[in-house]
Amino acid sequence: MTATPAPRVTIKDVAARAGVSKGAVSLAFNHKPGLSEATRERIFEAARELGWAPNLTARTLAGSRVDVVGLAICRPARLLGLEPFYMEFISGVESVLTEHSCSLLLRLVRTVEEEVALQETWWRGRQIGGSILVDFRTDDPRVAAVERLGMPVVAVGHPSLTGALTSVWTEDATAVTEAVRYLAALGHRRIARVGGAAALGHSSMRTAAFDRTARALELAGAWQVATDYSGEAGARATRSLLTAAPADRPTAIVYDNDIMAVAGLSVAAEMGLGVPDDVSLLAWDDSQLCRLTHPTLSAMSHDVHGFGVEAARTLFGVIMGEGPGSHPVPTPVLTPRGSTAPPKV
Amino acid sequence: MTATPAPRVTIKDVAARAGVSKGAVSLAFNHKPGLSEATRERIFEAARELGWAPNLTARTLAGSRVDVVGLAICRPARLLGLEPFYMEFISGVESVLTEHSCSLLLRLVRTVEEEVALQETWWRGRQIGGSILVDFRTDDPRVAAVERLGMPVVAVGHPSLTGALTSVWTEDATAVTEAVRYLAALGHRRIARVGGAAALGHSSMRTAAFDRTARALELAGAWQVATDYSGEAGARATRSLLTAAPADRPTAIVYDNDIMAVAGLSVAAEMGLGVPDDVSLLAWDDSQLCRLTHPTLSAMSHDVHGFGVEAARTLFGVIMGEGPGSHPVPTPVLTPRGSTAPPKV
DNA sequence: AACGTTTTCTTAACCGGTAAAGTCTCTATC
DNA sequence: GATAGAGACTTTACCGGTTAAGAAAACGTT
Repeated sequence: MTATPAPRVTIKDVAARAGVSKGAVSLAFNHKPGLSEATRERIFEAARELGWAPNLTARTLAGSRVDVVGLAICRPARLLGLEPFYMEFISGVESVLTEHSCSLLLRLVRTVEEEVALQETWWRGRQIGGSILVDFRTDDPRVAAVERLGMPVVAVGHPSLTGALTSVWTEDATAVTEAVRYLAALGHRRIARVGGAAALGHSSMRTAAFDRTARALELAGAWQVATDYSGEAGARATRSLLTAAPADRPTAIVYDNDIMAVAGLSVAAEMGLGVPDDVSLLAWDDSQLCRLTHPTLSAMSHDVHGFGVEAARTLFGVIMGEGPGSHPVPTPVLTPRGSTAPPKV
Repeated sequence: MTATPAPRVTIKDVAARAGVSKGAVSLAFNHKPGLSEATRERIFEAARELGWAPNLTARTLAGSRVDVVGLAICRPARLLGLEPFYMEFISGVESVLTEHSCSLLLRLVRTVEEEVALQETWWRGRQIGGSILVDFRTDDPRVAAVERLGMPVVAVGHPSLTGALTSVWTEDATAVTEAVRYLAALGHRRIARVGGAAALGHSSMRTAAFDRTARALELAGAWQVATDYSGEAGARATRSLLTAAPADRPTAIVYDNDIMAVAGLSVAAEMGLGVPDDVSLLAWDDSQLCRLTHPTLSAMSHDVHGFGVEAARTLFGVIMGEGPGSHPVPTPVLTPRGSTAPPKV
């Protein structure tokens, strides 16, 4: 990619027009002391006339601030578009960045290793002032890499996964337990969970919590399926869970996001099973989608937008030099709607 | 935001370690001729040992390529998270950028004017090599601004809105006409459209096309409602359309995106109206969502991911110096599913 | 009037690269 | 044996800002 020729106006032109030196223009534009009001005004006037604004690249190189933060997401591009979670999370991040006139550098990567390399390039190249790291896995290589680089980041994930990095996280295990307890309290004894990719740390934590709770409650049946979070995978998982004989199949299913829950809903309908009469469904994340289906979806609800806001705020804190910290955001809360009820039996 | 102190290794260190000059290192890393294989190898070795990678900021300033493209979206952050369209579009863009080791600089803005200022800052500051412009309105100020700057962009919008800019677009008017004709062919005489914001160019083009087609077909009733694309707005619009007496209300509704169609579906259910028996619904964009509802949603279907791919490819073309051009992508095609049928009457 | 302070502005070095022009060595040619 | 040309580097001048150090003018003091 080459730059196209364009008559760029630089600080020198402004200086010439205002009849001062480059340095003076720099002082004016950084609101630093050492200039009279008159010259200051003259400089701004000249800049306005020429339509000049400081070149951020040069400014960055010269060693001042960087007004970009990075976000690399390690999922296939196609799946990403379907996940309401990320877009909502990003919109929360953006709303904070915008306040700081800061932009988001976004990149999809294929592997964690690729992400490590990318973050290093970004940081070394002063492309970013810090990064938001997501989708932690157990023994995530980013923890060590980032510490080695001394790069400011916020880790979106449970502290047990993010090492000494400042983290923003939700208490997933508690939420899973609450979800299962709720279904059990309704009378369900055979409960399934359609989860995310096993490699993801938060997914495996949910898996463990589900197991623990199922044992503690002495459920008669407990299934877990790993998926890629897509609607298709959710549909497939639901179909295979529900094809068992009525006495052997789950009477309640918990999903790890809401797109899979919506898919599960239509699979139930297609199989002639009533929701919540024959099977109860419980979604996760609770985007607007859950209120748009029929029946409406009960869900473990949390404020994903607010999650993004908190992540961005925390990152700014780290960049400003705050020490490492742990920032839990509210645990998803159960929001019962039309898709959960006691089993008919 | 200030940079944290970190011992950065620069080209000078590598040069010293390899026992050559800065220039030689630069030649090696840009794969330019003029170095023996031996030195080249020695330089890479030194770089590897020191963990050095070229500083992109410096490289950019020195006047070579810029491996970032910009995308500013002018919608409230909260609404954005709910729109499957953008995330899917972005994922298409990303998939092309990734091939070129290029990142996306994303920013939400409040107004077009703010976007003009931002694009100018980005471009002047060499932050980006080009931009993808979306959400064109009539007499969009970006057209003139971008031409003045001589900045490479691809305009996602109908050529009638994007002036002389290279554009990537879908023939919305044709699609609207097809949608209405299809419903009319099914026997519907009272048809409504729940559209997007009136200020958006493509929305007003759809409005005009709907009007024209309604008149041409001499429909007995034709309504249009402008919304902000949110599910809530779609629900509200649907509710108000369907509260009229059975003989006066629409028997078919076309939506401008699929989230509103899903919302419409649940409003119909809540009002005790059968879909498609009492009212037919037709969605737009056709994300996975349309196949997950019950009944499944008929939709004007297009490949949004592919749309993003084409936009990114075209932008690379412009950056490489291709002249202005117009790149239509396939017109959305009607995909009948379970939500449309002849009116019961 | 001489002198120390401020205030205001200029100079010049630097950030970390790129690239055009220059230097030096080695080989081929007549 | 002088000359030219190619190959392998080095030098040096930017890119467009920031910033520490320096200089000139304005001011208050004694």
